[in-house]
Amino acid sequence: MVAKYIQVKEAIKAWILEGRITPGEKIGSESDLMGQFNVSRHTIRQAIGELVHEDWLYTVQGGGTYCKDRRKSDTHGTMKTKTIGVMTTYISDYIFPYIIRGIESYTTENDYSLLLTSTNNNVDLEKKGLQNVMTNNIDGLIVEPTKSTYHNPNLNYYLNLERNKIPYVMINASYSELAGPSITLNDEKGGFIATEHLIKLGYTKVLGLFKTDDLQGIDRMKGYIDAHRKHHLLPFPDMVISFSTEEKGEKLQEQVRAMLTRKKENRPEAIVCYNDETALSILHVIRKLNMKVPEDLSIVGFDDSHLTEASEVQLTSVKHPKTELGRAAAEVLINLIENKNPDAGGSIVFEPELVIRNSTKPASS
Amino acid sequence: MVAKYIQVKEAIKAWILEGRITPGEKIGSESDLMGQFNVSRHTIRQAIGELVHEDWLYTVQGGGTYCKDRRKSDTHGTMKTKTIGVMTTYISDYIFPYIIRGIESYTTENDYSLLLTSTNNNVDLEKKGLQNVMTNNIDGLIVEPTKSTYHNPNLNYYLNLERNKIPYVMINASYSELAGPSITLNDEKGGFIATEHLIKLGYTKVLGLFKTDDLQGIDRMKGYIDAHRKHHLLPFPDMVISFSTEEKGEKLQEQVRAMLTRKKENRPEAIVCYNDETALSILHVIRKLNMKVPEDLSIVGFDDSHLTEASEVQLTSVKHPKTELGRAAAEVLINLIENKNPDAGGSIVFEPELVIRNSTKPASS
DNA sequence: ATAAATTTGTGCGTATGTATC
DNA sequence: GGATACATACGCACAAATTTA
Repeated sequence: MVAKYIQVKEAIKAWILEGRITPGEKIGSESDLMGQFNVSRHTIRQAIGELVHEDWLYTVQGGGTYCKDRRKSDTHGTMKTKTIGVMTTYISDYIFPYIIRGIESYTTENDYSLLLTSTNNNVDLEKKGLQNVMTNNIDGLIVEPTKSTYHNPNLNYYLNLERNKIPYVMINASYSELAGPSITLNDEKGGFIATEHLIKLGYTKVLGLFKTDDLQGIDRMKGYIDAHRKHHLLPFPDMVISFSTEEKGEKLQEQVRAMLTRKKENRPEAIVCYNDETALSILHVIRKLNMKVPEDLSIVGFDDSHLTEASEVQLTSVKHPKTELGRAAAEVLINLIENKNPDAGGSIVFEPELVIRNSTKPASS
Repeated sequence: MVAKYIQVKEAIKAWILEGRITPGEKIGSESDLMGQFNVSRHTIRQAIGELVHEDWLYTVQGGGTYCKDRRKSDTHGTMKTKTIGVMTTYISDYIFPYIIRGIESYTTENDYSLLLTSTNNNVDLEKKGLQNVMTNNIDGLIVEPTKSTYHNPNLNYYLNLERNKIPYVMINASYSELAGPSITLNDEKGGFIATEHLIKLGYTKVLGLFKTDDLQGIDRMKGYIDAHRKHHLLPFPDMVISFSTEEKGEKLQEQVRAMLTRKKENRPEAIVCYNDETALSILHVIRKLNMKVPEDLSIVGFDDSHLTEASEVQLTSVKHPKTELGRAAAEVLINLIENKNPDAGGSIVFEPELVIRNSTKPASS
């Protein structure tokens, strides 16, 4: 004698296998089924309960019971680990603790834990990190693209995430080849308002320093050029220096030192920096040359990090939403994981603001 | 309102994680559990049913319900996951990014990744975090004890880690009941040098503010008292305020405000703070009272965090090895995991240093 | 070795809460 | 707001397997 709930279970499973019920279609309500099989509600629930566990059905309270598309769910990898991976260029430096705080605030509220790895903006380390998070059975991934300007040799890993139905979101930048949502700052506008601020203060020779192996730097540079165009200025020759992560130290400092020791008519009067870290590094050069900020030179940073206040002169900087951005990324990702709002998976672009401190002053005409 | 069967389920899961029930051992019968939890049989069965599905238990009709050995059933069994858990009170605040940076630097060099959770210095969240890391099959755990002054209700979880041969190290403080190695700062000496600095500057009425739900605070307070004793001073009455994590905000500020508005002969001339965060909070009070640091009041912080430079007046503070400490903890733990140096598993105590900035000056006698 | 007691499995009835439509 | 549908929870009865006296 086979148990009644087993009979019910097999019958419903048969409906699905025969195609009488297709994925997404609603099966009858519990009371319907009670009538059809002439059993109690308890028995129906027991059958449905097991079918839900075995991934044939899913239920929506108040809604109904539906047939699940089993092809979508990998038979082995379906168990939720309640862990999301976070792979950023850095973890504990600069603005990253703030971004991670934002991620953390939302994930802990929702009982997820974080698996952290960093890439140091190096694609080999990114590969290692991707292998790591993928073997660790995570539910989703928040990733800051590494060297986003160039072709990424790890694209296959991301495509494999898609094949395995592991959702991911990108922050700060995105690989154009990938379809996942991204949570970013409008860097082009940021570069624009930083540059326009200096132009409006009366400067015409504005030096731009941009790290161009990340899209952020490319976009900020675009904004820098746009601001010049809008105000009918052409950037002076040599007035844009682009550098890579590997060159951001002494090499950049040397180039800037060379420009600042030119004779006055060729010397920059103001500098737009890729970020606050760059600005601080340049402030060291300026100090060694016995020049003063903002008296001899106005300078604008980017990201509004804690560095703006760590230096002697407080940096005018473009605000980066850091914590807010991290939280938004976590929110979008968890929505994707739990499939609550299918349309909540869109990209978000934050708008930048300029925070004026005392590293900039009007040009002394 | 959490469903009863969920509560029962979590309680039974906790038994297993705490080691109160070991693999193969029988749990109480359904009627036993009905009595223990004071719920109906249906509810017990619902809880057990899910735990069976999730592979925590198995049942034998007529026999009973038993705890399953999850290691064997897991395909990755005893295989190293190359993941270590990190459970600190906070993740992205204050000095923790620096500690985590240190941990991270060593772990990534050795191809480990980090599973992060935070406890907010709350034992319930600590329990959740412990359950989390234990179900995630980690190779080892770095933990900052929560509320280390008090008896810890989660001791069983740590003991179960030992039973399962999962090594762990404690940082910043340690539970005296546990045998694992700890990587700490000599907080007593730190409190001593901070206080002695003020005494040597000529102050006799030195207020001490210490958070005493963590051992760090207790030890720092000990150092504060020792410094007085060594210089044949008695701490003035009321000159030590101890507070808990929950009281660190307005309540503490109110108490200090009351002391600072006393008449001059009873008013403190200098303050030793539990940490820089406390110092900053007190600086707000001082500013509102229109008093000046260090002219009217000298103040010493603790941890030498970035906050020392964020405030208007740069804080004299006791140096905390942050990054170095994190790295050392990771090193000890990985040594334990890989069993390279059986004798490398010892505790480490870092010695503090005083960093003198301009929040302290000699007493104007 | 057998019967009784215990323990899990199946099944029904009922009531109330809560989300969806 | 009301109807519908799933979620939680209590109670009872009997069956089947195991343990124990």
